[in-house]
Amino acid sequence: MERKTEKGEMKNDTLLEKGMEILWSKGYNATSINDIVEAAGVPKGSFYFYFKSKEDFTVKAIEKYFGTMFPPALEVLQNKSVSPKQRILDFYEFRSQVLKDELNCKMGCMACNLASEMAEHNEEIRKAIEVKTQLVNTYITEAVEEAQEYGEIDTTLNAADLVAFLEDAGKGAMVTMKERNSAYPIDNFMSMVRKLI
Amino acid sequence: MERKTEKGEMKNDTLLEKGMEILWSKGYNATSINDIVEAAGVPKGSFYFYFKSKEDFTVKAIEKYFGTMFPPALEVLQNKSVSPKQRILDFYEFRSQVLKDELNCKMGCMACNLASEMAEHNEEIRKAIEVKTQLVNTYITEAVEEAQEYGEIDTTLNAADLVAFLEDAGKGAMVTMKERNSAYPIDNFMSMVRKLI
DNA sequence: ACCAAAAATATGACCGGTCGTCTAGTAAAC
DNA sequence: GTTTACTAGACGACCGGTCATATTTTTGGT
Repeated sequence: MERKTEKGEMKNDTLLEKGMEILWSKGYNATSINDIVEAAGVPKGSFYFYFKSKEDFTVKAIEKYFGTMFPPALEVLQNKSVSPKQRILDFYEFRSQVLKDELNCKMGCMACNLASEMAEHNEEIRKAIEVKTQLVNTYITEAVEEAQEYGEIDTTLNAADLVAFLEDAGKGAMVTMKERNSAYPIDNFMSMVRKLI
Repeated sequence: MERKTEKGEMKNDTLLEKGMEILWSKGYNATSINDIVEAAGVPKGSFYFYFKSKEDFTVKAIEKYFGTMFPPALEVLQNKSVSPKQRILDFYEFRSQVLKDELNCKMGCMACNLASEMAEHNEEIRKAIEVKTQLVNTYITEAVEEAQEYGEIDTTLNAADLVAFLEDAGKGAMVTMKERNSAYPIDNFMSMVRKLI
């Protein structure tokens, strides 16, 4: 891919960007190659010049998703001018705001959507998601461990287990948000997180 | 449907039963009508005699899912020979065991899978799921309220909010179970529930 | 009880369309 | 001119759904 022209690089990026939005909204099986190329304004035949397959595209879209969506939240999580516990709360608040304000309580999390739909049917996609979410959990766990050292969070709770639980709760809240077509599950999640940690 | 023959009733049931398993495993868009009729051993044209459309089938499968999967758990939840808090714990334990032992940590929850995949794209399916999960949450909330009256559960926590949070956490744990191909998220959920209530 | 006709139930071939992928051909770069 | 990059449209498979026809069940008469 490093030998592509500048024009090709742009097409590749546009396909990924526009295609990722559709994949995020509709899921894997309801997203056709035609949907993607139409959204990107790229000829259909070109798709296979840039990506080996629909699966290859999806794996790359997952990488792009985490590369785009997570760094701003990570900045909040690693803002050392704030206490560790507050950083964690700010982190979840930040993500809640994105869900509510930027995504209008729709779409949820692309990785969760794809995991739910595809994890048992496509190993490459499952692995691509697992690698990234494990990494996210590691970052959050570090912050929780710091908060425990500061005495801000109960040390009888294993940090990694607590984070896994909270991340699962966040995932579930996003599914319910779609099911209820409501921000309540997200707000309820935030409210509970404040009470629990 | 009340005018069907006995043979027809059996075919209808077989389509629903076998089709529900496939829908549960593969999701809506990856399940074709042909998948369903093949699994049920019913001719394809007959499918449309029994169901108006793929969507109609899915709505009925959702009803069957809750009608089949929930009553046994509800029995556990409403077992008055046990204290309310213990009933709730037994209830979640029961559902965890089903996930791990009967479903081998696969498939998760059909309703969650479908909600994640379809809620934003098909209103009939979304509503069918919402009605049922609201009902489930109501039952659990009643048990939590009883436990609060017995002083078993902290009354500063709103029962419905607590239940919504726990149910979301369970949903997320099932997604992560599929993503990790592991029972850890389910076990972690149970462990956290015991600590939180 | 039996039978023919009517009504109800069931079905298989077909429909028009979409799907992911491929490749001969064209365009762009060097 | 040669090499590399890109693409239009064809391919075979599959999709949800239709409906004329086939089959089964019910009804009513004897």
